This record gives sequence, structure tokens and C-alpha cells, in this order.
Amino acid sequence: MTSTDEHQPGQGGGSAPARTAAPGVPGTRPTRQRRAVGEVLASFDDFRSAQEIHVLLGQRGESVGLATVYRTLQLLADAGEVDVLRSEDGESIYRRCSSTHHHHLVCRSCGATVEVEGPTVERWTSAIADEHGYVDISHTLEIFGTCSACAARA
Amino acid sequence: MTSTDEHQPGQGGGSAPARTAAPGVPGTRPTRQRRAVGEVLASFDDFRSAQEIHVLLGQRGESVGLATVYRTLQLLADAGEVDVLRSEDGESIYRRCSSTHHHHLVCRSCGATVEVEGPTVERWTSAIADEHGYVDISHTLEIFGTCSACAARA
DNA sequence: CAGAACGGTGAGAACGCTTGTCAATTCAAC
DNA sequence: GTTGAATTGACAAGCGTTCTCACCGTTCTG
Ligand SMILES: [Mn+2]
Ligand SMILES: [Mn+2]
Ligand SMILES: [Zn+2]
Ligand SMILES: [Zn+2]
Repeated sequence: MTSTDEHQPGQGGGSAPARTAAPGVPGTRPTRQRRAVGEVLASFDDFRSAQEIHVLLGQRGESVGLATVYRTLQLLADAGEVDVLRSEDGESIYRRCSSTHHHHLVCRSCGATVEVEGPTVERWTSAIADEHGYVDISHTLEIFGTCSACAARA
Repeated sequence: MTSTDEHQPGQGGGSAPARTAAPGVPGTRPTRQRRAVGEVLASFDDFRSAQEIHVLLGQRGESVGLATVYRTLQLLADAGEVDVLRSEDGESIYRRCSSTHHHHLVCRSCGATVEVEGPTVERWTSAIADEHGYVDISHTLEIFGTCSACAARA
């Protein structure tokens, strides 16, 4: 979504490997809680709310505070490792995702999600923006529908 | 957005004209409050929150309860007479709009909005959906950028 | 022209998601 | 082991939106 193009500035070619992360940099510590959230995120393929994820964690026996779940998801979202959508009723919903720019085709009924992308829309949005003199463009695009499984069941 | 294709069922060819609305049909009474909301909606061209609209009403000397503002905006949205977006921070924002399917090109800085539409994206989204077996498709697409005025000022 | 029925209104309470607070804890570096 | 910053979690706000419910204004009925 955010087309931040930051690269990790080389953390100096010092001596100590320090595989984990640079010291003094918040948001990089691999704690039990963060690992647990990561694992739960790997366990589903559709979009889930922070509260649902919090419950899933409990069911796995990994107790993680709700505030920490929110904080961790926000970190991952900022890092571009999860996508965030706002559901119809205003909840933020999360899903681990590939790191390239893409959009979503979501089943309204069961939530089954397909990542989609293509140059066509990308070109169209830039063209439209150019045409109207807008610069520094970003866009959001989500497609909703009924997946074949749900359509068959109905 | 919602492609409801309802037509007013003929309200009977009785005697009394009753120009206003069918009886017993909620959401159709032209009250002072609803007129006032309609007028305020006509007074701006970008997206505003319900609370902002509520304040604008107060400034016009038209006192309308906040709950009524919400209810009225919801009615208008359902009727397709206003568009609703969710701002970055989760607020619903409203704007009167043309009744045809379209999308928005919004200035991140000043809110200046252009309605845009085109067969290209419409075709692309249906094609993608077809390709994955999804039916009964709808989609949301918003483009954000910096308008030429704001870009010049910066 | 009452009286009844019903849509509509508004003040405030309630709600649900999210974020802030802050003392306690954990971890990584010395 | 000591130390300081990062992290955590219980809980308390914060905030937009919806709900509740008594009251009001119109419209229908007789
Ligand atoms: Mn795109
Ligand atoms: Mn479209
Ligand atoms: Zn489905
Ligand atoms: Zn602008």
C-alpha cells in the first residue's frame, strides 16, 4: 500500500554478528508474543480482526495481551508484512501477504481471498491522475464477490 | 455502489395526489431536518464527516440532532444520493454525488475530489473475478494524490 | 374536527474497536 | 550480574456510531 522504498541501512560491518537486530531500535525484538502472532498469521489465509487473532492465540495456549496484538499487527503492517483492510463494519482486518503491490478479491460470504495484480489498473489510475494534474499517487482497490464454492452452496 | 435496481412501486392511481411520498413508507418524509442536511450537502464539494456536517448545520442556524444527521446520511447513502468513504482514521465521510457508478480521485492535502470512471477498470475487475470463478461482483477503488494547487504550494 | 397511528426527532446512554497509561518484566549489551 | 531501554499487559480512557425511549408533528380514520 504505502510505497515506502526504504532499505535497511547497512548495520556496519563490525565484528559481533548480532543476528537479531540493531540495539536501540524499537520494534525489532523477537519476543515470544511477536513470534506467536507471526505463527497465527501463518495459520489462516483470509482477513481476520485483531480480536479474532487474539482469541486464536489463546486457543493455541499462547497468552498475549490484546494491546500487544494490536501493537504487533501495526508493526507488521508498517513493515509491509501484513495487509490491512477495513471491513464493512469498520473493523481493521489483517492478513499476511506477499510484499509486492497487489489487490484483493474477497468472497463476501466465506472470506476466501485471492491476491490479484496487473498492469492494466495500475496504468489506468496513473493515467487518470495525470490527466487531472494529481501527483504522488496511491490507490486502493478491492474486489468483492461470491466464490464458486459459496455460489454452489447457495 | 450498491446496484439496487428498485423502482418505486406505483403508489396506486387513487384520487388524492399526495405529491410528497407514499404513506407508511419510512424514510420518505421531507422534514425540516432532512431538507437542511440536503442543503448543507449541496454547499461543499469534498468529503465531510457526519460530525462536521452537524457543525455546519449549527452554523446555518438549523439545529439538527447528531443522531438525525447520522440517520439522514444513512438514508441518502442507501438511496445512492451520497457517497460514503472511510477516511484513513476510520471516520465515515460523505459527499453528494452523481448517481452513476464512479470512483474518486482525492487530494490527500486539501480534499479536492474529482469523480472518475471508465470502462477499463470495470472490465478489468470483471475479468479478474471471472478468471477466479467469483460471481456477483462489486468493487471499491479510490485514488489518492496531491492536486496541482497543493503541489504548487509545497 | 377530534383521536389514533405512525414516522421522525433528540438527548443521552450504550457500544465496540482502538489507543493511551504506567508499573512490572524481559532482554541484550556491557 | 548489572543496567537501561524495549516490551508487555491490565485497565482506563477516547471516539465515532448506534441504540433507547419519551415526545412531537403529520397523516390517516371515523
Ligand atoms: Mn494497484
Ligand atoms: Mn468501478
Ligand atoms: Zn466463499
Ligand atoms: Zn489539494
